[in-house]
This record gives sequence, structure tokens and C-alpha cells, in this order.
Amino acid sequence: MPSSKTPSSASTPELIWLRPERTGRGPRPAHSRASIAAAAVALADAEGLSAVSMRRIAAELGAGTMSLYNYVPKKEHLFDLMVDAVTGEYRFPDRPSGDVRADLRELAHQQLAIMRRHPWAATVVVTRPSLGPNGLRFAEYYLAVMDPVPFDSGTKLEVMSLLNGFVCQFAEWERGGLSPGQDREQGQRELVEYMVQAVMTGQYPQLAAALSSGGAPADPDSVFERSLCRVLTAMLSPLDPH
Amino acid sequence: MPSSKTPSSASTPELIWLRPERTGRGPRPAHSRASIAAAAVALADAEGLSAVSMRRIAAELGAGTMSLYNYVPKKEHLFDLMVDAVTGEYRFPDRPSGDVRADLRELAHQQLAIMRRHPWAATVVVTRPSLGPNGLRFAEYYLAVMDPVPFDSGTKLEVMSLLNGFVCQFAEWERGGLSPGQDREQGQRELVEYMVQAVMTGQYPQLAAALSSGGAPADPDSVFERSLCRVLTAMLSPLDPH
DNA sequence: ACGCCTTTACGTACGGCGTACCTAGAAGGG
DNA sequence: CCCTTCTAGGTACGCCGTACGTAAAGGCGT
Repeated sequence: MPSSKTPSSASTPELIWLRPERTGRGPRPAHSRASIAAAAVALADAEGLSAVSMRRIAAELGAGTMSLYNYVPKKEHLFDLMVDAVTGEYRFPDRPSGDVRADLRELAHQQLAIMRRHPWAATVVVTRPSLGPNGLRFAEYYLAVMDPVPFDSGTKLEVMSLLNGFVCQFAEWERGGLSPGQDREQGQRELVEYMVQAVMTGQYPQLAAALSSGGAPADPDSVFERSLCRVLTAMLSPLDPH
Repeated sequence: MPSSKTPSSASTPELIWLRPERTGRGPRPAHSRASIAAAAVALADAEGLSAVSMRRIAAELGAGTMSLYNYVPKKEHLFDLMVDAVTGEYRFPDRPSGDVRADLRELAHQQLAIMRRHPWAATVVVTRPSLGPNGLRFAEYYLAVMDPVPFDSGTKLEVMSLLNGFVCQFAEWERGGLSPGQDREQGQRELVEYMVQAVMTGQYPQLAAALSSGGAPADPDSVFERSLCRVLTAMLSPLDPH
């Protein structure tokens, strides 16, 4: 008889943040969502996302495999926990500086740093957006930053999504779309070999011109800086009445 | 003794496009990479990406599981084939119209249409960028479109990446980050319930304000249009000397 | 204080996965 | 014509997520 409970989800909710971590009864848990998330993050950092399995993490924690399911109902939720854990790495000042563009730039740089520390994060964030407690803190600070901008809240959140996606995209591109154990060198070499073969068929004159005129390899940081600059300008300018 | 072979990759290359589909010897193959890719695409469309397994596809084609490995050396390569297959759905005019912005808009709309037809595509494209034959055709046409723009080729390709990422990102967002079999309604309801709970704690005043002022749910098409407009402006404007 | 009943810990087991390896047999090239 | 090279496909191994059952722990109502 659910008398005073919120009636929206009858049975156990799918969203992990709606499941209380602990109800107070029974023996003291030997672990916590936080410790499990930390172990998963460490493992993913060290051996790639595909090394993250319930069995591995349980072993890492010295727990039985099935014990984890007392904390994490499904493996997908583990990814949510991991994302929120690394989202906790943002460091916000007490209040925004008032320079919207500078603050957004700073946020983007922090995000890129996080995603370089955790190369799996971009993939997970893009494929499974999830707003844990740390995600909410981020959104809160972001909205404070955007306070001077005369957009309505919906638009501000759209812009947040776009910026977030841009950084993820860049991080993925920088990673080269490689599987964790793969050799970045060889991947590049093979790609070049393939493009050369393709261009030599003569079917791709534009590509041929682009490749032959390709000068410096362009270091990632400056590419990021330039692209971020463009994107920020686009996001902060008033709606284009095209 | 590799006498006249391109010496870059000694053993069999990791890149599937560098492996010839057929060498001419032996019995006639009963299948082809194209037919396998088509089966995989159909299966992913119908039951989601997670339903795509070597066994399922082999069964779908009436082949033995291990026979597939004569065509697709690893499962990851199957994803490359799938992406290239749907990339083949682009329809390019004989030559660009000369209106760069309009042509880029058209490309973005086609891409969004493709990703709505194939909800798994955005995920795969983002996590495993791969330039198959159809990807090369796309790049070729894109470069032709960008011909009037006075950027160097490197920058043009960066912009291509950014636009591509933007559309993927939007498609993922639109999909709601759901697993294939999941109920979109329930996910939204639970998310709202969670945010309401969070806001009621009083820790998130900005979010509270944003949510309470949230008016119309905003239909996806107009959101895409507005965002695309911004992004195109950002990409086509000359470098901001900020 | 006691005992109930929820919760935790964890072993076992099932079905599915990617794929290494092996055996046959088909068909172009010398 | 045979030999070499390819294809088809079966079997098997070691992973995976997780449903289910058992046993013990410990807060809570009485």
C-alpha cells in the first residue's frame, strides 16, 4: 500500500539515482557505491572500458561477484556511477567571474582534462547521458555562469549539451577511436596507407588536393583552442535570423 | 619475401579496408561483406545494436557462425562495415550548388535522417570513426562543397569532424540515451521525478529556477534547426582573434 | 531482552558471447 | 592433373551478465 510514496514509478525505478543506497536495516555493507565506482574508474583507466566487468571489479575489491548486485542493480548503472565519479573532479570557484566566455572556456578545459585522464569517459558520456549528484552540481554552476546571458533556460541547457558534446567529440577524435590496447602509431600508418591507395585511384581529386597540401600535423591543443573559440562564439551570439 | 608490396604493415593489417575482400582463388564465396553488413544493419535497426552478434547474423544469413570470419576478421570490423553501409545512403547532387551554407545544411539534414533511420549509428560513428569507401565519397563531396571557403584543408577537415560530431551528438540526445528495448516514457518520468526531488532539497537554486520557468517542451526539429544554425555560423565565420 | 524479518554476502549455474583451431571439400593455376 | 589456396562449418574454451538459493548478520517492534 504505497500511501505517501511518490506514485510515479510503481516498482523499483530504472534510474539508479532514485534507488536509495541503503535503507538502514540488515548487516553493515562492506562496500559502497562510491568505492565500487572508484574501483571501476581505476580499472577502466588502467586497462580500458572493456576490462570493466562485474567479476573483475568484485575481484579487485575482494568481494564475491554477486555481492556487487547489492549495490549496483545492473551493469549499465555502473557506468552511470563511473561518469558521476569523474564528474566530481570538476573544481568550481565560489562564484562565476562574470566573464561568461572565460568561465565557459575554463569549464571546457577542465572537461577535456578529465577526459584525457579517463579516456573511456567520452564514450560513456555520449552513449549514456546521466545526471548524478555531481552532474547536478555541474549544471547548477553552469547555469550560474550563464546567468548574464539573455537566453531562456531551455536554450541555456541546449547550449550546455552542445558544449558538452563538442568536448566529448574532440576527446574521442584525439583518442583516435582506438580500442584500449591498440597501437596508435600503427593505426595512423595504416590509415595513411589506405588513403594513399584511395587517392591513387584518381576517384577523389578533392581529397588528393587536401592531402597533398597538408602541411603541419597541427598539435591537438591548438586545434582544440581554435575549435572551442568558434563554438563559444556560435553559442553566445544571439540567434541568427538566417 | 615482400618484394613489391607496400611495406608499411608487415602482417595482416588491422584496418579492414586494407584487406582485399577476395583474392580470386578457391571456391566461390556464398556471401559478401556487403550482404553481411546489410544483415547486420537490418538486425541492429530491428533489435538494437546489442542484438548484433556474429552468431545472430550468421543465423540470419543461414551460414555457420565461423564462416563469417572469412569475411569479417573481427567483430569490430563488422561495425566499420555497418557504418559504411549506412553512409552509402547519402544522396549527393552532381555538384555543389555554390551556396556553402545551404549545402552543409542539406548534408546535416541527410545525416540526421540517416541516424533517425538507424538509431544505433550515432553511437558507433562516435566511438569508432572509420573511413570506408562511402566515407571517402562523403569527404570528397564535402570538400567540393567547401571549395569556396578560404580555409586550409586541415581546418576544413576539422570543421567536417565538428559538424559530424554535432549531428551525432544531437541524434544521441534525441534518442534519450536509451537502451534499445527501453521505455522512453518511463525514462522521462523517472528523470523528472529525480530532478524534482533534487530541486526540493534546495541545493540547486539555479536548476530550480530553470525548471520552473521551463515552458514548452520544444520539438526536436526546431531545436536541431536552431543549433545547426549556430554551429554553421560558427564554422563558416573567419577565425575569431579573441 | 528477544526474536522477527530485512538486508547482506556469496556460491552455483545458465545461456550467450567472441573467436582459436581443426577438418573437409571446392576450384583456379602450373 | 594435381597442388595449392581458399571456403564452410563444427567443436571447444574462457569470458560475460545475472537469476536464484542459502546462510548469516543486525536493526526494530514488542
